[in-house]
Amino acid sequence: MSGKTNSKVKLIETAVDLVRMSSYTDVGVNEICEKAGVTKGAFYHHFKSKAALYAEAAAYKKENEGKVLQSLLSDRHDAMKKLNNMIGYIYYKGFQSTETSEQKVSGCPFFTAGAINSQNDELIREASMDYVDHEVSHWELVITSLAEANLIEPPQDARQLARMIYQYANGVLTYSRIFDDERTMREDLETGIYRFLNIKKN
Amino acid sequence: MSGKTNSKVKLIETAVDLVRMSSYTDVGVNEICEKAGVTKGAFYHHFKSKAALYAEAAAYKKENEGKVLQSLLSDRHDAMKKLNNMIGYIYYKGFQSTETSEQKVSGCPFFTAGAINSQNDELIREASMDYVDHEVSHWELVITSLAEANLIEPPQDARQLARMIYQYANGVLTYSRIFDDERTMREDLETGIYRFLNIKKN
DNA sequence: CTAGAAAGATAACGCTCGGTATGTTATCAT
DNA sequence: ATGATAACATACCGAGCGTTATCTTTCTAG
Repeated sequence: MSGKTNSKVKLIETAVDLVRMSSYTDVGVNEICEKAGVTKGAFYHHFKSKAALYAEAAAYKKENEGKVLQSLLSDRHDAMKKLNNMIGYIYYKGFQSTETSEQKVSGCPFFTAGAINSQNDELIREASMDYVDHEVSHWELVITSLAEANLIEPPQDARQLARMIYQYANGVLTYSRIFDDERTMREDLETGIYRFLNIKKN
Repeated sequence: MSGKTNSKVKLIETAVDLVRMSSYTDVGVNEICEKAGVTKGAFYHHFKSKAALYAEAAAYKKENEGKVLQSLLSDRHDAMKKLNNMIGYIYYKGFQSTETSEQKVSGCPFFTAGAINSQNDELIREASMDYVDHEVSHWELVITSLAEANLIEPPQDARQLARMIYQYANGVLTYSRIFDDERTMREDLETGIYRFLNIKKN
């Protein structure tokens, strides 16, 4: 609970925060080190490159967020609660205040950075794909729950539907980021997903 | 039809192509000039900065694509044809082969770059917002056409529905770019939009 | 034909970037 | 205690960035 926090973790979390608010290319190694209170020597001791940090960060966040989602989507909750937890979690992630910035709308750093850099760096692309796949799987779980509870028409292709909702959610985040509009984000996110699933709001 | 083509236009079109395939930050002024066959002196004669080029490019493309869309969405076509033209146009733009790159999935450069850079450069943010608004308006037109033809339930808020579909489409493009998967893009794009609008395919 | 401006070319500038080389300090098994 | 290794610190590098200054060419109005 003290300064004993591994500086590697500190670097990862700082980097993710910064990239979330800005972008992979616009956030430099120097900046990450400064904000993390760590020197460059330490950085390159832990990571062989900036891209390597990104890849490790994706895996790290996948793991961590996976635990949170596992609880949010556990069978303690009914299907409807799972859906709303998922939506709430996206909203929470997309409109998070961080240590390094005031509250602004921000997209998923791995989705965004993956798209930007996928043409250049295969390491980044793979890390992003892995992260994204994981997120889609969570949506798939929500969808099958809803279908089992007869709240939605049983989908022909649950994976595709999950993917489409994930795509939509990220589209909303990106849009809201451009317009810096948290209200649109909140409304469109929920309304759109409900519409996609064809559920009435209670 | 000869080399008389304004080099300003050449710069804009080259820049848009490059940014489409890569990203705003990753495409440099040098690269743009080289690929356009124009020197840096000419570049900075026409544009006071890279961001200014971007802004002019957004306005230029908005104008040009506006003309194309005006024809694709004219009342010569019935509502269903308008919808399919719109979807086809997105697909065409998102999977375009350019002079500077082999055929790959690419998102809308203004949507993408706007999100990336909106926190830094107000000029870019405004240009992106303007471009995006214009695109949403086209979707709004399609939606009202569909509603008038009784092909969809009359929406409470046509603008919101248009915005959501636009958000979805860009989410699909971004996703398909990461996975470099043209097939997913084509399928999810059409399937998702039809699902969103709640229309049966024919 | 000429003056002036628009258009283009060339070279350089200051700065920041990701990355490295080489140092010093802490940790820990033997 | 000691040797080895992990952890961190400092200083620096070459390359590329966006931008500017300065010069030459091309065009065009009068």
